Amino acid sequence: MAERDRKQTRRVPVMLPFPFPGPFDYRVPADLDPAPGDVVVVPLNGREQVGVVWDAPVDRGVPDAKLKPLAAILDTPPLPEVSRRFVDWVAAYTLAPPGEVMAMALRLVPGQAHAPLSGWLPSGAEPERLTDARRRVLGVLADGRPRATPALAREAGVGAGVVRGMAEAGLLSPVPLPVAPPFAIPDPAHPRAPLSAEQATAAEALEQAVGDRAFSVTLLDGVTGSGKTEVYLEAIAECLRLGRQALVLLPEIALSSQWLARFERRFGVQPAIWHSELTSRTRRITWRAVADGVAPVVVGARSALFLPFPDLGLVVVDEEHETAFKQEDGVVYHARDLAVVRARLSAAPAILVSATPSLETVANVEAGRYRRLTLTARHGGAVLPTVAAIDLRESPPERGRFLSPPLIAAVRETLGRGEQAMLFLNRRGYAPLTLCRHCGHRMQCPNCTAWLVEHRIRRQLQCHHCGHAVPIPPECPACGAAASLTPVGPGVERITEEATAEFPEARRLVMASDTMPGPHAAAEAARAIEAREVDLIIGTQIVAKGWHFPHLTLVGVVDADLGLAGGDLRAAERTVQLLHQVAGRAGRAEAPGRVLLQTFSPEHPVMQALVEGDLAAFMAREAAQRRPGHWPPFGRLAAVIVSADTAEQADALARDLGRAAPHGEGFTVLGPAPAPLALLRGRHRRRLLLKTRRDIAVQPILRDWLARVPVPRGGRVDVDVDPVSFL
DNA sequence: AGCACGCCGACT
DNA sequence: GTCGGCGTGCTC
Repeated sequence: MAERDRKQTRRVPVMLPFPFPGPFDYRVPADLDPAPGDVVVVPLNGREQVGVVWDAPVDRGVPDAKLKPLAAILDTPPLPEVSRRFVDWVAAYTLAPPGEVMAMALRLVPGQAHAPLSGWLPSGAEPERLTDARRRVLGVLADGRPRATPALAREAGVGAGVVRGMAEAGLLSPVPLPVAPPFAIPDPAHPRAPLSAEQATAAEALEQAVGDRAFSVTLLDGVTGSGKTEVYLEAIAECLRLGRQALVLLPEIALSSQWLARFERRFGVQPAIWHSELTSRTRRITWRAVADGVAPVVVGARSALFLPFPDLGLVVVDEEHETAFKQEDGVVYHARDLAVVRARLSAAPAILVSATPSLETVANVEAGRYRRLTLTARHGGAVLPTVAAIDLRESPPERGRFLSPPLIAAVRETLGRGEQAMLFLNRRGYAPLTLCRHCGHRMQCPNCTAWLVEHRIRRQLQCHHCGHAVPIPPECPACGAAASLTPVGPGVERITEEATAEFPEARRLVMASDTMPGPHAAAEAARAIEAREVDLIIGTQIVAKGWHFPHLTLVGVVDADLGLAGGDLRAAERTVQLLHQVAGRAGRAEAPGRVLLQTFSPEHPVMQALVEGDLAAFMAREAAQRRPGHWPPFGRLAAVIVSADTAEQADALARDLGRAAPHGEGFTVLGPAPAPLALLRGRHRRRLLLKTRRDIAVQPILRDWLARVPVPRGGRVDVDVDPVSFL
């Protein structure tokens, strides 16, 4: 008997949204027939949890007696096979627990998201007596179309209580309700503006890639303002004609109002949108629509990669060089790289789009792994802006000021012509450092290795790493001197103050993440600029993001050297990309644009590349520097970040890791060293770096290494495969 | 991730 | 004598 029971025990692996090393097994009761991908409810440690049926069990070891029964299969679209393979891949690559990765695919939908969206149909049960209200309800349902409770009650002219009562009496049975897509279907045949010959050729190549229904990666590379978006929209059109789904990743969906307008111009309607600030209802509907295949196009932030597309036919990563694609907390991943993986799993093309492609992508092109399509001309005959450096040693600003005389003159001249000007400084707040003139004390964050940034408008000193904020003290906290605290260096607020003094008549707009909270503020700012309600734009890096401001003809970079400090592997590359993108906002229509870079080192290769507009040469030089040492993309990196409550604990754990560091051919371990942010959010941090040749995977080495080092309570070891930040 | 079990302080 | 601090161990 017992033996027969054991033979008959059917078990399924269930992936739970927790950091376990793998799925747990459950017993399948006779009345349930789960299939891989099904969203299920299972008992776990005395509670019910939602999980996903994973694939065939590989390794046993859990005795039947320990198995608990599957409680229910939810009426939710299953997590498709490709999504499960994607979760497995991401977990293996990032060394994150697979359950945590799956949680991103599932918990994208918070709350009771997996409760059925259900409606009612007559159960067929014969009531003994039918009240008038109940008769009307059945009358409404006579057309065979199910309705949700509120709609049904409204149409029948009864209260919701009547419907509920009928359900309880067994007169109605619940049926899953098809969700009306909250987005209309984009029309690939919608009339569109003609493409240039160059655009048309590129579009044709991309359409071909989509039509091949095979994995490929194409870099769509073209100067700022060349109309790359319009080109890849044609690839989306082809994808729509094939009936497959398309995903477009943007670095910051909150700033995408102009992108959405371009999409709507091409297809007549807006696409489905996915980002972290959607309401839970919209998320739930969108998640289902994607899973049901009725959302043909989704545009979203990096987390949209984990949506359950059953038939993805195209993935586009716009502004592929953007570091915003790197997710730094929780599961650490790079959305651009995962987009390529996601495309491969669906046998679909990926298109990486940028005017300033990352060295990673360029190297992949040169190695023949990716194709490249290049647009060389600005759209509509606009010309690229001229770029010149202002040598701050020769033309310094007045004492205590940050705008040099040549830049001020250029802005004045531009405004005088009735054109728009922009001042760019990638630093929020008023001043990055506050110093006591009396004793030299510097205002520092108590939780982080960082200065407090003055935000004069809010009368606060803020830490940009942990959110710590204090009112600006009236006297120095160290020596007690009154009115001795002095702001050092500029932020956009200070530049705004200076610009107000210089150009009092100009209508100013500050664009920074803290002055434009949310998509509406950004969309309104873009509208005001396009409508010429603004003369002078002062902004942080968000002004660099793909905006089309046709009346903007002058861009002034207040501190072009800013990103170069620190000796980060990618500092120069990132600076070139950011400044070139900012420069690209100028002169996008008839009037030519002009860009001025304030710098102390005009001879620096970064400034030279920008002035000469020769990014390719710069990237070649950058590649030549990284290749011999096997630095990315010519080798692989993984950062091992140690953190602990005290410096001693952090040092001890880092030392243990250092001593246990693996040795072998083709890889080295660097460190341990204090992290540049040695203290972050009150945690003490140390770093080690594993560097391997490109043909050696970091994961097995890391797995073996970390398994040999016990982590004491209070200590933590985080892994960042392919780090982009070295803080 | 929860949540229970488990040994050491200030209270009705 | 109890209520409760959160340290560590387990969950198929």
